[in-house]
Amino acid sequence: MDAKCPHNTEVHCGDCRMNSLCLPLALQTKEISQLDEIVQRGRPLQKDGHIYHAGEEFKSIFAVRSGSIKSYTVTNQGQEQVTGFHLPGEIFGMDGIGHNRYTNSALAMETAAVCEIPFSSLQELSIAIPSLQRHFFQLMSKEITNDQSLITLLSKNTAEERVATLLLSIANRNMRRKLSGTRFRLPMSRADIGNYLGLTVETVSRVFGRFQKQNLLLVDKKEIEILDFEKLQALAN
Amino acid sequence: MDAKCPHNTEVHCGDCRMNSLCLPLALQTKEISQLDEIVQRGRPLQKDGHIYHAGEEFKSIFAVRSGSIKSYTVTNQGQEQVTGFHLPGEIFGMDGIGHNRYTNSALAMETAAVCEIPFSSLQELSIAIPSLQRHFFQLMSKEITNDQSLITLLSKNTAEERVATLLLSIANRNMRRKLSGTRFRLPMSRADIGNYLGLTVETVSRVFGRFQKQNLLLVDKKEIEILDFEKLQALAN
DNA sequence: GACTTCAGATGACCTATGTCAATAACGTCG
DNA sequence: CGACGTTATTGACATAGGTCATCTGAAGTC
Repeated sequence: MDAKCPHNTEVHCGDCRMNSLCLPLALQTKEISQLDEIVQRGRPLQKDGHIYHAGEEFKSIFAVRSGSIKSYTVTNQGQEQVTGFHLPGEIFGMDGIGHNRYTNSALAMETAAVCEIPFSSLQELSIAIPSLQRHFFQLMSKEITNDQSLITLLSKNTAEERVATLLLSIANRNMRRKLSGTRFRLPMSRADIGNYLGLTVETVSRVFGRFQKQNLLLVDKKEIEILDFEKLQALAN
Repeated sequence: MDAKCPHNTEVHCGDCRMNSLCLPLALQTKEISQLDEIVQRGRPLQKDGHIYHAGEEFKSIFAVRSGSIKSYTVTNQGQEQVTGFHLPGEIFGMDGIGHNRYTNSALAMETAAVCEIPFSSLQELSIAIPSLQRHFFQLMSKEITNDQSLITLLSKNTAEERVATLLLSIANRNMRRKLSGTRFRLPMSRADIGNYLGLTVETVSRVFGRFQKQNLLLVDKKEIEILDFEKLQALAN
């Protein structure tokens, strides 16, 4: 199936490079193939292509296969609020479960591919495979903890601390994928960073400037090199 | 059992005044009694008594039966961050699932009683009762959406908007419990409000002052009377 | 290859909220 | 009942970050 999809080289969860990130560790080979059957693979996306819009009926959660995804809501005053950045191996869309509608919109920040996991099938499978149920409870709980750290960040930290924290978060998530934790390309714009961190573009820009002057960072547009990981961690605390 | 607990007048979930809030609507009588068997009722708490501390092994989630509970984390710089206020009928403790440890601490802001629901039993029961599984997925998802609205509030709104939003949230939650939405007692201190909303005590105090001067509110210490619900909603937007 | 557009950087200035300090009101404990 | 600690209020002042305006360079695009 999906012969027209150029990204579709890895056809099964069992073969996917990301499976150690998005699947429960305890899953048996047999169970993986059960999960495999309900996953709709591929779904290639162009930059700025939407996966779903806020308000749409909730049907599936998604795993990032390649590229990067941004989740955001729109306030009733019409302002955008970025609620998350999702990198390969990460799951998103769980905000939709509560009211059977997505509360966020999700779009590709660059060319990307996602796996779609129909939630009703996942629920049924969770009854057959208890460790899968457990895994999804854990996944959602981690999302809660994540959101709560962001709350703390916004409520207690300065602009510099916020930016440092985001950079380290991306660095760590890259390392989990066996990529460099010190040299990488930011998939999002300065505006998205500012929006996510509750700052203006100007402030983000200035913080990058200061970090460069202090030789913590080397910034070339979206390319980042972290020169002093330790000091950055101290800042992020 | 638990003869020493003076709050223990309602002995079963089926009889509990809060059950329409903390149980899934679709649950059959038979299923309610199954759930009933795993719930450990009562647990009376004094003001400032802890239900659990951050870092402790996660065993159970909790439902508020009476009184009110505050969840908070402590940053590695030692500052407290209030992450939620829980009123009767509400569930808390789900942050612990992700890493098998509570990431928040929870304490009673006044004399309170909670029901303890051992998570392992709940997981097993969820396999037997699919609508219960669904209910818990929904509950956790709603927690995510809630946290995300707080993120938006902190990231985009002024002090007045934040305070107005919190007041309306409490008013609405009181109404869900068939209590007055316009006259109520705040269970938390100004410091807790400020901490939760990313503001200082002084700012919270000033906002209350301004709201009184504008005849939106009547404030007497912790007693609140909302005089102009509409205008407050317009502010909270 | 000039023209437009957009993302990012930088400077000057402004303001909402934080900080610090003083005071008042209340509860509690000897 | 008086003394003390805690919580809330209020004022004067400081500042981090927002706002607005300008400038630069890269990426399309006709």
